[in-house]
Amino acid sequence: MNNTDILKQILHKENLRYTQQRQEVWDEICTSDKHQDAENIYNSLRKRQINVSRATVYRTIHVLVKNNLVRRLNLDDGRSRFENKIGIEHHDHIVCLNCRKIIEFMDETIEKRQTRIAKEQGFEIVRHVHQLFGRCLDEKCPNK
Amino acid sequence: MNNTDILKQILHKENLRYTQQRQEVWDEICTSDKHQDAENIYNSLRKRQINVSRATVYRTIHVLVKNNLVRRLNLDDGRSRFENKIGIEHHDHIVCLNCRKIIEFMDETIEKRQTRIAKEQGFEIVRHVHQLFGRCLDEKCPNK
DNA sequence: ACTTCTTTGAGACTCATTCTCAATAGTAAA
DNA sequence: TTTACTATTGAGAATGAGTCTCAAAGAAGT
Repeated sequence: MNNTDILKQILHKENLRYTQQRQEVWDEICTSDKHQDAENIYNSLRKRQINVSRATVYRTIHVLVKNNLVRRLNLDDGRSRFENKIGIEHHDHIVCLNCRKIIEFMDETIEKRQTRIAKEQGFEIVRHVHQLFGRCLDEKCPNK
Repeated sequence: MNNTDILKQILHKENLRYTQQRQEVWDEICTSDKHQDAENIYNSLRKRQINVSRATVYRTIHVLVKNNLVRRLNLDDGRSRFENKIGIEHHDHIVCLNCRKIIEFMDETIEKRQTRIAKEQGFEIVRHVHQLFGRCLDEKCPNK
């Protein structure tokens, strides 16, 4: 099933109509660089001559997030970032405080442990946030 | 060293003056319920007849956070929460999505693993965020 | 095409947080 | 123990991400 069909399916499930704008927002999140914020998505679409408003970008993102097509990331910098979840393995993020480079990581042991810890405390985890903020050793990074 | 001395020390280091307002904000964070937001802190002080403005609350919190007297928590609900770090062991948080109850946890294995993972990716961790969001089994929780 | 109901866009609005700037208050030196 | 120098404060304006409103435009079934 391609991205268009996936979108049509969830819009149908939610009793929402399939529109040009919704398709374009979803396309932008699927095909562009990862971890874009809403303003970025809006600007990219406008640059490609696509008629869409900020309100529609935000409204569409809500639907996509609610239906697990998109993940919302809060990287403590005041705006949400979004990444496609379709066909992507679960992962968490390492962020460079200097150059804002984002690396993904995933550790089965940590995943299992956090589930067990939550259970011991009488919680059933719905989602989690695990982010490591630090400094990278990248040549291009304005580190030090 | 008591809380007042700790505050005086960091204010001195930062070339800032010791003021009534700064002491009161720090006291409020130290002695009150954990995980208060700025508005809460402001209201608590006003209720105690203490002259302070929102601006000063925010400004003071910045200094405290910068100097590791206070930790800023971002629980994805649009405002920051603050907790005293002095004399408190490091921990992360489990949050109930229904009743917003907050439980602290700490796991040595996870701590070590995340440090190693970051190092393998060429990062030196400065701080991390690890939050588990879910549903608790508390009697009083409006769960289900 | 016609009807019905949803979606859209422009801009007003919200709300946490930050900024501005004139008045106030620490603090060191006299 | 007042002076002089700065830093701090408070009130409210400004900011900025995100949400809401409502009239006009657009899906979708008939």
